[in-house]
Amino acid sequence: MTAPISPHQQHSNQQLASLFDDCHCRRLVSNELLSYPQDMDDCVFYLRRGRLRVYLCYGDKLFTLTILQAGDVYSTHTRAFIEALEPSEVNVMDLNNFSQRALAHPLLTGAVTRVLSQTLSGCIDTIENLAFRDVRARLASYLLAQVSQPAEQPLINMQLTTEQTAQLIGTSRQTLSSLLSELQRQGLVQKLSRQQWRLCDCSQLSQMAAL
Amino acid sequence: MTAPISPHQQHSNQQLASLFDDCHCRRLVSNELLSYPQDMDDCVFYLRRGRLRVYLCYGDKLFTLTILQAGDVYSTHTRAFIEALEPSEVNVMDLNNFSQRALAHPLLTGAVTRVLSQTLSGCIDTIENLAFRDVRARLASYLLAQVSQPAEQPLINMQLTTEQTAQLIGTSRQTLSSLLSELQRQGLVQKLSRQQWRLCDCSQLSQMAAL
DNA sequence: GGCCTTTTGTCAGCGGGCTGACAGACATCA
DNA sequence: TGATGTCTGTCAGCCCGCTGACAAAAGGCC
Repeated sequence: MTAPISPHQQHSNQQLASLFDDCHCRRLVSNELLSYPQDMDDCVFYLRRGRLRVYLCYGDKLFTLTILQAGDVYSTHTRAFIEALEPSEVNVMDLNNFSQRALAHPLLTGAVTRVLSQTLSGCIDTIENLAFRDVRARLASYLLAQVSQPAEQPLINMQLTTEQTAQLIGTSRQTLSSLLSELQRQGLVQKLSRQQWRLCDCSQLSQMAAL
Repeated sequence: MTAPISPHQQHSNQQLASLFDDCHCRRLVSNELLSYPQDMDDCVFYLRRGRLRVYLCYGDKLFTLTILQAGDVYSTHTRAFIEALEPSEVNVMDLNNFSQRALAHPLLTGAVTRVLSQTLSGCIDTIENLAFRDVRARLASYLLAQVSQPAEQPLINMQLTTEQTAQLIGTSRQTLSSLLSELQRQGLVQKLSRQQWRLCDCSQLSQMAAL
């Protein structure tokens, strides 16, 4: 029932990845755009290395749909910007090209479908979050979703700045900052450094995330 | 740049529809559920007659993703409830079955992809609306999207109750109601009956929708 | 070490939108 | 025709979260 924000996509994408072996590998530096809404040639790509941020823009506001990790497959045909958060490498393939290849390998016909489904599922998570839950709940969700190794008091890596995190959970930098302070005062989390935080009371965080 | 709420899906779905000709036709009465989140068998279906509402639930809150019209093709594998707003008829096909048929007709391989893309696009519209725009802008958008025949002062059919409309644009019944009153006082819209409204100043409504 | 930029914490003020409550309008049916 | 249930309009009260402003802290770079 929990709907973690931007769950890292399950990658049973091993087979998919092989499809990209022989195609153009593009390198991106930090903050470089891979694609933008007006960009009309739809592509499917495989993120070989680095981290990409997929976001919507509206005036001077920005909302991040998801953060892609190495190993993820995604398509550019959503009405979003895709930007490198750090130096990255992607294998890009034109959508038509991709479809034809997939036809040749019938087992892979479902590949595009799978990517789309994952994306869709992520979007619905996002809608649930925005429509039903307040910032506090979304933050708790996010913190719990960052846990990579389960533990009594797990450590997490905050790889984004406060501003970027705010854009991901749909709030302002200030609100997020004061909320994090509050959580520290309550002893639910502990800041070890800018990047490293400890979650001191996961059960209470879960409860906070639940509603 | 406008992102109308729940745009009625373009149906170049004529070919698609023919795929469903020979399969089970299910009749639904008003308020009957076609599927719900726990329902595990994924289906693709064609709405032959009637109107369906696709919505998310969370506690006692409800958010409508889209309203399906006769002629639309959709799939149940989203984490949503699908309910008949009025007596309806759907042709339902198991997803595996559907995929196999699509394989046999290579031209239709993209059918599932297209449906998923449309759905995804609608979800992103919704996210934009929730993340960036206030209730006033969403309402203006919605009103403009209801116009079927362009005119200086077009008439629109509000086929939903205030409550249902509120759930569609993501607000409360009360807020929507008072907002509609305000628009009337400003002379932007005119209520002819519960169902029929006239949009008196589309350009100003567009402006209101823009930001 | 010192300078400059980016990031973070904090506060006051305000407003959008939710809630609960109630009355009026409308529909349906006996 | 009246009785009952549903839908709609409206108001007061409240709180979440946004904005703008400023200071403190942390990082880069020479």
